[in-house]
Amino acid sequence: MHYKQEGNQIIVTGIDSFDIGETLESGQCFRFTKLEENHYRLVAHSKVLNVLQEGDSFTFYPCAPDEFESLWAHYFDLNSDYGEIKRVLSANDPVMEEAIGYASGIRLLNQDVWECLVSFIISQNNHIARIKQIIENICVKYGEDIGGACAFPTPASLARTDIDELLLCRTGFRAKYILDAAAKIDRGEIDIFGFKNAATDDIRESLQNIHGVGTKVSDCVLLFACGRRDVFPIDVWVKRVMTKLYFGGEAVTNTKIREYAYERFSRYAGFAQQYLFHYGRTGGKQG
DNA sequence: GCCCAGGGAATCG
DNA sequence: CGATTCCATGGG
Repeated sequence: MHYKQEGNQIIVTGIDSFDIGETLESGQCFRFTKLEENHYRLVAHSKVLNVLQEGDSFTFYPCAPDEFESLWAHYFDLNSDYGEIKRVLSANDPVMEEAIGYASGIRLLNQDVWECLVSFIISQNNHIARIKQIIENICVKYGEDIGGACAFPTPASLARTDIDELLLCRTGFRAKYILDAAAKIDRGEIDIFGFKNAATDDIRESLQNIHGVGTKVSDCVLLFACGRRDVFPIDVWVKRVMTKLYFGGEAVTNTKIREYAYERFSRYAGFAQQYLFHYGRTGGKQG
């Protein structure tokens, strides 16, 4: 990877296995808009960023070199070797080879823990289009104005509100879950900043002390915001595609799927999950 | 109008 | 551990 500065832009070349559309639209994050083909605007870590992809050239703007180095390169996981990851996962596995071939430019993001947690609390029993809308409602109502967009609100700002106000954002039955998460983090009962150096099982146990956070939501936070790429979240789509493509269509429990995935995909299970999720949900293979 | 969605809690076996 | 039911909401 190589990059240069041009005014308020950073031009990046020499990244393989990166597609901005596939990465943002693979269901791992929700605060982005498609401006045109291969051209997106996103909000993350209290900053607005535009990304334009032209061939193997990526323009990040507005963006300074230090910000690219310290924030966005890590956010988009640009320093990981996806060629190696895809080689290992594809070896002797035609199913995974097909899923990877469907969207070989997916990168697993490194998101903010708190935003990721609230986003996937909202995701439960919900559609992606509505998840995006509800999150946007919350940002507009409670988030700081960062110029052209609103930042994701802090735990303190959501801990301060009451359930009737939050329900106006159309969160439905998830409102009480969001408030419990905000309260426990704001009071320091759950130390999300300590997650960086904590054991995966300790993070999982800590998160599941929140009312409304179970296996799936905690696994998504571990994978998308704590960099635990060996974690394999199982939702309805992953269950569907795994059942069909790896279990011959016979009924199988999440416990069995998880055991199988950890055995087969090992330390790259999280990457495998994302390729399979996106392939299953949008690749027309969900029968 | 009906179905279902990147689930989880409560309850029962 | 596994199966069932309920939860708010609205896009398709």
